Amino acid sequence: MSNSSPLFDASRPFPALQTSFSPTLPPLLPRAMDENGKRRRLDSPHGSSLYSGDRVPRRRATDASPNPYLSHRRDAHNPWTGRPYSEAYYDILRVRRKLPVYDARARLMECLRAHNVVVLEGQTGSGKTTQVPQFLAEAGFCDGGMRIACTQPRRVAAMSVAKRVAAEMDVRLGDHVGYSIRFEDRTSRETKLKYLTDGMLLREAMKDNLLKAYSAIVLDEAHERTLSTDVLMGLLKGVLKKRPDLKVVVMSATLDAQKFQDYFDGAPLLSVPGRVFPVDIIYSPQPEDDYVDAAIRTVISICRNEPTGDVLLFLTGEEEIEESCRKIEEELRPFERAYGPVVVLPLYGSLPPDRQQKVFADPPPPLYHGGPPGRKVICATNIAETSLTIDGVVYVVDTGFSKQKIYNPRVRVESLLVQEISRASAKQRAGRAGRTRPGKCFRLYTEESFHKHLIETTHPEILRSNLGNVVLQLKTLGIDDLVHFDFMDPPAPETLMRALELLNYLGALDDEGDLTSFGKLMSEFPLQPESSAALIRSPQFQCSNEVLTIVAMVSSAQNCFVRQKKKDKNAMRGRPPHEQFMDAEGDHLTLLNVFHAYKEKDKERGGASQWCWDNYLNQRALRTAGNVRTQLERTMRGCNLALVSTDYQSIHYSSNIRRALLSGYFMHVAHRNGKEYQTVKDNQKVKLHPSSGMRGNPAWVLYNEFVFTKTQYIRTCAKVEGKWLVEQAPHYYDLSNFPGGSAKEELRRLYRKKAKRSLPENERRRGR
DNA sequence: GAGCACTGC
Repeated sequence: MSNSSPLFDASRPFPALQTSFSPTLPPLLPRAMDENGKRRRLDSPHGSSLYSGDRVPRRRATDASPNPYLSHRRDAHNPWTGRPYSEAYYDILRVRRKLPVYDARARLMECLRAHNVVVLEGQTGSGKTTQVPQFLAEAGFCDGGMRIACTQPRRVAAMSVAKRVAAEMDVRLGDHVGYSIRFEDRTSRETKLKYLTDGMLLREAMKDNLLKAYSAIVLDEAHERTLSTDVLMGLLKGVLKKRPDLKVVVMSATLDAQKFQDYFDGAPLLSVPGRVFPVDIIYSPQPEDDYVDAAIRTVISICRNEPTGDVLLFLTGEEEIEESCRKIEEELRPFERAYGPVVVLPLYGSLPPDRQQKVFADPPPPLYHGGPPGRKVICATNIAETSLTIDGVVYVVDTGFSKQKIYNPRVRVESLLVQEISRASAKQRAGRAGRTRPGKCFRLYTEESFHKHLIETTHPEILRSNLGNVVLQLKTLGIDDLVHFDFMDPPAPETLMRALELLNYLGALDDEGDLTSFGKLMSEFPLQPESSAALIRSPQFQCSNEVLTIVAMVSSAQNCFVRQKKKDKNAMRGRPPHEQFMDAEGDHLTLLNVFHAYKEKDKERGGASQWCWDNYLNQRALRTAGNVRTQLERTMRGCNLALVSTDYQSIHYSSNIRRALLSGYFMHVAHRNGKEYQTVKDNQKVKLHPSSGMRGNPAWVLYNEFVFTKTQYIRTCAKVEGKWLVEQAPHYYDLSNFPGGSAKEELRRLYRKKAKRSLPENERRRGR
């Protein structure tokens, strides 16, 4: 995997921002208040620390600072490596010293001396992500073989920041500074400062419940409130009670800092100035009927009336974005000579990386000498709100909507719905206009609705998700009492009940709610609980190799099938390119066929690129599935689970696989009632997704996913036999606890049949 | 016949 990132170029200095210190600091805390344990941590046995003993400076660190980690002297040696500093080190050091966060260093250490948790607020660009972990390292937190962790919600960030910090410390990436993300561990025994994704630290906590490897943990981007960050925060609160030596820095954008302080029992707050340039906010005078239409009009008006500068438009999804791009381009083309050339670019997650990269290119030059300069118009999803930062944007158009995940515990369905954004989100979007110079943000809603209608902050993910995996993780972490677990925002009791119920049916928790050995095994796998259960049981059905591939394919988010465009369809004369892979008995088997075919081609010289292209397959998705499969296979071996296959020629090949899948997915089954399908127990009316290649309208189908759009669909389906249900999951298909309907009648019949079969031969005869 | 905000292990 490449280390380069559009977000980050290690060869370029960070932009120098405001250098003045924020006046909003709390009064200085009494120094050396606490003599136990914490002192030891701050004192370096080598006396190398700037903050050791009584030499804690009250003034700002200056060039005369004795800190060997920050020496400006040309003859100085790098205390990490013992080697002389490189030229580049001094160049970077000059830039570092101008970062706003640099001035907060002494204050941060003062706070950490008296408190175990400190909240630090400052926007991206203040330098907190790169500097704060270094401050801790310089203060001696790495002594005695201890490490410092800094979490990030995203992999690219963990990677690129580690790369930058290694350059700043003048060490090789992977030596003293490293990162750890899924599929890639760039750390060594020497690593003192470790950047990792929040999910990765959670994984580590499952092995090392008290996180004993770390002396300090920095939670970055805590305001994003990812599932993993929320779980980590709750976990750390507990760990702190048992480890008074542990220090935690919670870093957040300048939103909600109070909430973090309250949650961590009045932790002190440090503020670092952030915002670079002012952004003018312009509201719509009246509510807009059609926000896409209004957005297109606004963009066109900016291009015709406003001075040069790139435009960023926030929409909700691929379809809207492609439509808007087309319309904006059409409308502006006739005016290019008058207003300058415009490049209109889409930006959303499922776009291939090379097309995403285009938003970072320079805007087009004037059409003719002395003509008006060109600009970029970027139509983006929420990806541009957090994940990708595009410099040069001066105008932001905010429709006020985004797609958000919602979980309905009553029907156990997660769905994506277009929703109004929060005020925090609107502020974040507006901020994207002020990164290089003063900007403007056009909000396509009224000022009144901004203040009265929008909620303060987006509901954290933990309130909008199915918590099956979270509960399994917490149980593995040794948390028995989930109801009283200290969540920053406690999920609905019903959501927790659903998760406990799911894990109980799967066999991960016993009836007392305690983790079983099967559940312990399940938690080893980075999969949905249903997939983990199916995978662990698959050796019993002689098909773990196959189920391994299927769960890898299903869990690697991206759809490997590329949709054909209309004109391609005409050229193909009707034969859909994916038909060759289709299995009439189940889409899971289709996925297996695709993967096998891909692997065959991948072995050949020249790889599978052309073949994927010709067959409308997404090579990146298949490669990811391959990586996931490798990781899962390693875990299987580590757990002593057999890797076995049924002969492809055997009549049991397909049924074994489908039975194995059912052993984890028995709660995802629909029954045919006349022409339509109904999910079992919940009795939701669903249709087979049109992409399904399954044929013959079987009475019972297992499905991977319930998709709720205009209609309710079940996607990735496989035929199962009714008798398997009563054989494999009688605890779930228990008629005394089953809502009425056609499925129940059918099950009753199957149970009677099963009972008869199990009677000895002579009794059965007598019974007749 | 129809769809995919965004992450992460």
